[in-house]
Amino acid sequence: MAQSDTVDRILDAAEELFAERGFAETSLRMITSKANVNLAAVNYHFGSKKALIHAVFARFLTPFSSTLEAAFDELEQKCQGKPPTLNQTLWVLTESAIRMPQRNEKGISIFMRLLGLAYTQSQGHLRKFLEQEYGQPFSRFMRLLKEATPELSNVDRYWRIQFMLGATAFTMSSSDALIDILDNKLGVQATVQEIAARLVPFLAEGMKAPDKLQVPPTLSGATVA
Amino acid sequence: MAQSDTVDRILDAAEELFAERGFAETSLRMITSKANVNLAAVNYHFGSKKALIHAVFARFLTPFSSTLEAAFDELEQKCQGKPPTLNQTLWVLTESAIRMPQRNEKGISIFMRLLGLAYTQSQGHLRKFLEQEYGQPFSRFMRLLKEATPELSNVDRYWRIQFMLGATAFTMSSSDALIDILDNKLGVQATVQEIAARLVPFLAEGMKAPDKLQVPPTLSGATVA
DNA sequence: TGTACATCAGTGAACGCGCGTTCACTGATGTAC
DNA sequence: TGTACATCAGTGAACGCGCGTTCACTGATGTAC
Repeated sequence: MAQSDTVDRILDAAEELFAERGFAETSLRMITSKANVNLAAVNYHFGSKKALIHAVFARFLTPFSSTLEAAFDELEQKCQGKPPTLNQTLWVLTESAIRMPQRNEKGISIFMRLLGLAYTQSQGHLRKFLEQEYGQPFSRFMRLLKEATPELSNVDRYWRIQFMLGATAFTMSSSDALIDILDNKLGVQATVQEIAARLVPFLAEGMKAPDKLQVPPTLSGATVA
Repeated sequence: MAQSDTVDRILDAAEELFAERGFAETSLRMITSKANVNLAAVNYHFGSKKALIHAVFARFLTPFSSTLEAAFDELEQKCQGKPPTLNQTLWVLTESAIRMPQRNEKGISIFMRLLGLAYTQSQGHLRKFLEQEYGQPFSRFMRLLKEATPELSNVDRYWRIQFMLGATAFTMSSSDALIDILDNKLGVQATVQEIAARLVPFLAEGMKAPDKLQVPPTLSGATVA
């Protein structure tokens, strides 16, 4: 074995197990035995389990955020001062994610699932780490969304962005399972790329929905029917 | 203390802690000390931690599924044979959730967060339990969705339902945090009811999006740009 | 070229800790005769 | 009415287990002189 692929083997195993089972439910013993590595090696190379989690995210988020910044640069340049449309912005994000160099065929779905977990499993330290390291491209995406939807109030936009994030993170993080279910139920094969292609129009339409709330009488009136 | 409110105190504490922290991250010791109850009481009354989780879900899902079935009955009766519209179906679900009798002001958001966790934190035993106990109203909801969107292909409908579930589960499961963030950033107070009122139009519009895929050249063409 | 030392990746075994669960037990209440 | 027994909610302490982490150690490689 080449000198110190131990670090990579640990990261590979951890990435896959975290994506499958979450952080708290994945023990260092599972990781090190999957990686064929000594238990103490994780603490030797990374210092702690928390630091390992950060390293797993950094390995794929650092190149991704470079790719994304470049894609945003290109988009803004192409638009020559005019703000990019909502569809353009969403597509740039989607394509950047899909085109990331993959370690294997499960790459995208692991990537998405980890992002979903980061969002969902409330590990305070992870949220802080991600905000600090990758807050910049995230803010830029938010700014583009804002410029693309000037007709929305800040509050409307805020909630709709949450809805978009939810639909994306959830669907993509279970994409493997959902593709299997679709195959079993309807006999149709699908790819992650195709899911993304269906997701974008759904999100864009939802985002553009009339901002007047259609509250039915029972909700706007008295609390008891 | 009246005879055996122990069971309810355990359920109250467990419900709140599970909603806050998830299942694996909540220990029986946390639950019993919050409930001011002996550690062994959980196993005495429920048998195991898994069974306690089931009991927490059953306590709010059983009345909810009755309410929902009744609301669907009423809706179908009102429509006299014609299938209810998408908006009607979504509103009936939303209202049934919002109108559930609440133990306290945090009731709805705990309820939503637990549902989100059930969907997200892959506890195999819980999924099986929920499918078995509450599969019927879920199937009925799916049938109504199908009848309300006859123009969609089965595959389109399948994916869009996943997108809706994702947006709902994610947003509602983090509703407390999102409400706090909104208050900090924009100084706007929001309620779970209001989130629901914003979510329904978003979902309905996304669901009705044109089913023609708008695939950009870079995705439909060669895999490398 | 040879020797002494330093560095570094990796190891095996143990550490203390918090976990879910178990078990023998208590004390109050109900029931049979 | 009194006594013996059964039932039941609840308890305190301990169980074994898997966890993340630590530590003294090894053996290979590099460096200084």
